[in-house]
Amino acid sequence: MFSIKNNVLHLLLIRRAAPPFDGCWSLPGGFIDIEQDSSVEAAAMRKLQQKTGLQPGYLEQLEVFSGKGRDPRGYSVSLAFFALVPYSAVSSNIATVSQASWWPVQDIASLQLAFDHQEIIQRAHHRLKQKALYSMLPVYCLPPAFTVGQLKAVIEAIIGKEIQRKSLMRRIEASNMFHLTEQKVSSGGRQAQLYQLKPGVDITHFNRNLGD
Amino acid sequence: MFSIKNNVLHLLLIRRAAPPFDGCWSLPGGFIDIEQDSSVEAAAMRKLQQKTGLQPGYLEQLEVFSGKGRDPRGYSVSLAFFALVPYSAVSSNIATVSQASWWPVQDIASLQLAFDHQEIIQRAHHRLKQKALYSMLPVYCLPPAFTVGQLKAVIEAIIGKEIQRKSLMRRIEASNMFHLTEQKVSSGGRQAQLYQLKPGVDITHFNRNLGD
DNA sequence: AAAATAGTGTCTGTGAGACACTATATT
DNA sequence: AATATAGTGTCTCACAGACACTATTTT
Repeated sequence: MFSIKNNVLHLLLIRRAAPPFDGCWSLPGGFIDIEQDSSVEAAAMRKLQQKTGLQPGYLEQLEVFSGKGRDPRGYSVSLAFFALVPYSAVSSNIATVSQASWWPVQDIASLQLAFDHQEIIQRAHHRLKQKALYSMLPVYCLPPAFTVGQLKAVIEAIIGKEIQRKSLMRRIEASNMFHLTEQKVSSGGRQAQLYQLKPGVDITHFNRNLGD
Repeated sequence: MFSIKNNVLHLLLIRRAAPPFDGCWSLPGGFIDIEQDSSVEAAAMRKLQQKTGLQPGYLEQLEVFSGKGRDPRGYSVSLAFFALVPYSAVSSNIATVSQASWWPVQDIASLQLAFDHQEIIQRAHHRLKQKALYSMLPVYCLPPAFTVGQLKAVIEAIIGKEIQRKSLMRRIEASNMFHLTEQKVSSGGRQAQLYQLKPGVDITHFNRNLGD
């Protein structure tokens, strides 16, 4: 589960409370319960709710990781997901769940994580980067109403590179995904227009990438 | 498993020989055997070899399909793959496997397929189309040495739209993935230059799509 | 010679990057 | 007034589309 905190891309890790890898940081996860999970997505949502106390606005299958080398207990098959959530939705909920915390994605590489979670995170980050280049997916890291400046900051945090405000405005216009609200918001200078997602729209995919 | 036959995109289906869906056409598949499959990819390759007699040059995880509605026997979790293979590699092998045959992708929608394979195929086709727009992936549908005309035909078959030969030549040049062979080949007009993949190169991804 | 396919030259169109410029807020 | 952030105008650049043109082969 990714989010943006202080204009830095963060990932939610939880500390394991049982062997194997007791005490290590790891991705939130668990097993499918065929009684209550109507699909693997439902299982992922249930586990996230249970382990982190929150439901992401976006959830997508990443990839299956499998084999006998990844869990000391033996052969395993795990389906990894990646999720996006606005950090504003987080603050209260997360406090109630002990041993869960947000880490800057850049700092994770030097941690000792459980299983092959280091590799899973790399893959997830890579996919998120790609999608940020050609789609509006990063809006799911923002609250329902947001400014162009916020969206720009989120995209830059994800792709690790500056983009032109102008390019982003062109895309916002062309995508037709958003409408202006009457509100404006202050941030130390001229007030910024608040946008929000039109209800029921799909995430636009562009046919060129940003940041060539 | 996709391939190109007579400049038309085809998919390999096999006829089921046991319930459920006895006699229906279906995707080749099977169960993981943790004794012999070191990973889910290995399992996919083994099942393809066993059910169709051939090994694709490209194999990629598509998506997990899950739930209790998709198999009358109860809850199931299936990982679908998509694969590309040159049709030239096929002709001999496939004859040895009864009840496997290539279908034009366009004709499949009207068939009665087993399980949710109709939906899986739609998703696979969609992903293949997208990748054909921004990458050189379609080369895996061609033999080791091929002409620009052949590659153009493959891409057009996949995306269902004509592209400019000029655009493709620009990409071939820019990708630096191929080298010319000394051979040329006849096809009813001026002889065409044969290209082949440089050994060990990665599939280039472009930052614009074809067919805007 | 005619037809077919291969390949090039070059113009247009689209949208990203760059960046100066205007607009409006806070201090 | 100075500064900070929001937003626009407009030029350049890269690359896809279009399409006429040349090149080389078969019939």
